[in-house]
Amino acid sequence: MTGLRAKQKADRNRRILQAATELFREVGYDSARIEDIAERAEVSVGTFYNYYQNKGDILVAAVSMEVEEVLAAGKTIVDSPPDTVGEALTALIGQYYDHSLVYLSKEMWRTAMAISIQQPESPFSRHYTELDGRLCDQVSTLISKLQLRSAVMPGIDAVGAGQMFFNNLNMMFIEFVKDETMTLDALKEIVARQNRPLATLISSPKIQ
Amino acid sequence: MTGLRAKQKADRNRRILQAATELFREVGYDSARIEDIAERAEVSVGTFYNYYQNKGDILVAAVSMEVEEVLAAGKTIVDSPPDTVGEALTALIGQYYDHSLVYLSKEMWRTAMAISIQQPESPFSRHYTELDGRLCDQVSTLISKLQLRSAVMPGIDAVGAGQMFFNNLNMMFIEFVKDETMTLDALKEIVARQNRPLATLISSPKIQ
DNA sequence: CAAAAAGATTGAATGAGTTCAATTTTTAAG
DNA sequence: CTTAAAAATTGAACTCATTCAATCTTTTTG
Repeated sequence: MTGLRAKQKADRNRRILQAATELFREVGYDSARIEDIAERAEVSVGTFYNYYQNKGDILVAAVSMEVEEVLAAGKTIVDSPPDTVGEALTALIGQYYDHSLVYLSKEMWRTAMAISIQQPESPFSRHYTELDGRLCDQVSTLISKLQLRSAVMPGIDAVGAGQMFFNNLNMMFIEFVKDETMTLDALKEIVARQNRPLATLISSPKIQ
Repeated sequence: MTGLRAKQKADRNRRILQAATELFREVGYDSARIEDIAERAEVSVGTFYNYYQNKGDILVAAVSMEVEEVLAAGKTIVDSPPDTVGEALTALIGQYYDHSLVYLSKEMWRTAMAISIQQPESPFSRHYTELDGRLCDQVSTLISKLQLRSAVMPGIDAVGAGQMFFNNLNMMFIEFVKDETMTLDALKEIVARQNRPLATLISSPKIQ
């Protein structure tokens, strides 16, 4: 009556996700075999596939957890942002980027992004895409908020501008994970330069 | 002495690339087996791997040919662009987008992009990335040119702005190929809206 | 509590990409 | 022209991701 079955299910799901995340970190995505993940999680290979549609799904699940944290961290900045567009963007984007490598390697990001592009209809890819949309909304919300405070000129399409900032930071993050030699600081510097024209131009003169 | 070996090699390479491109278009990337590609190209499976490191490489090779064409088409617009930033961007981006589905399916794009992210060090992925860089340069060049003509205000970082336009159109193209229901027109409309704030603000007042 | 139904697990079998030692073909040397 | 060296080709064997029919466990019904 306690739902033994449901309990077992949740527990197995947790064990599989943890085993996979550990193995991906330890040996990399490609070298981690389903057989090994299943063994560490103390289930059979067949059971693994009962919980996740394929190998990629479980990686995207791990990445999704990470993005959830990034979203929560970003919320604190959007809730009480710095006064100027430049500072606010630097703070939010820095928050995103700094958080990105805490739990995941560049290789894990690359694989997750590749999967979300290649199999956009799989459940976890949908979830990943949805999280991306929420990140984008967060940036747009930041710009809209600054507009309400008169830090952004009236008449500007805050949502359109926000989407552009997001697409830019997202695209550059892809470049970042593609290049093993690129540092977080280099990434931030490039994005800051790219953002500057738009950030400056939409700012209200007195606040510039 | 005529280099029989070199000739045979070039011929086999051409046959393999053509066989693969045909098969990808006919049955899709996943359903095209290396065995089938090799058979159509009249070589063995082993020989296929002598010419391409893996299945993805040959798709990226096909896509790269396509991007070369897009670059050439874009050049005609950059060489003599429309007068305003808005019109010039619309023309160039329209050129890019319209060309994208002539030879390749959304599925082929998705797979190629996924590979170029996941295995950035493979020879053809490097090439694809380099082509992306040239597309980005093309957009930046367009903005710089308009600045020389005084259609863009002096003092604006034309390269930074150009990179932002490019990253935005590229990111939205990814969204486009991820969504089978999205049309080219819808894509263009969204990107136009996103570009508008920056495009308007960097334009010289008299030309707006 | 017994038995049937529903839900999960299992691991051997399948299939496709990839490798590599043996073989064949081309080129260079004598 | 012969022969050794270099370069390419070949396909059977290998590795994994994935599937599915048989089996086991939990829940529900009577």
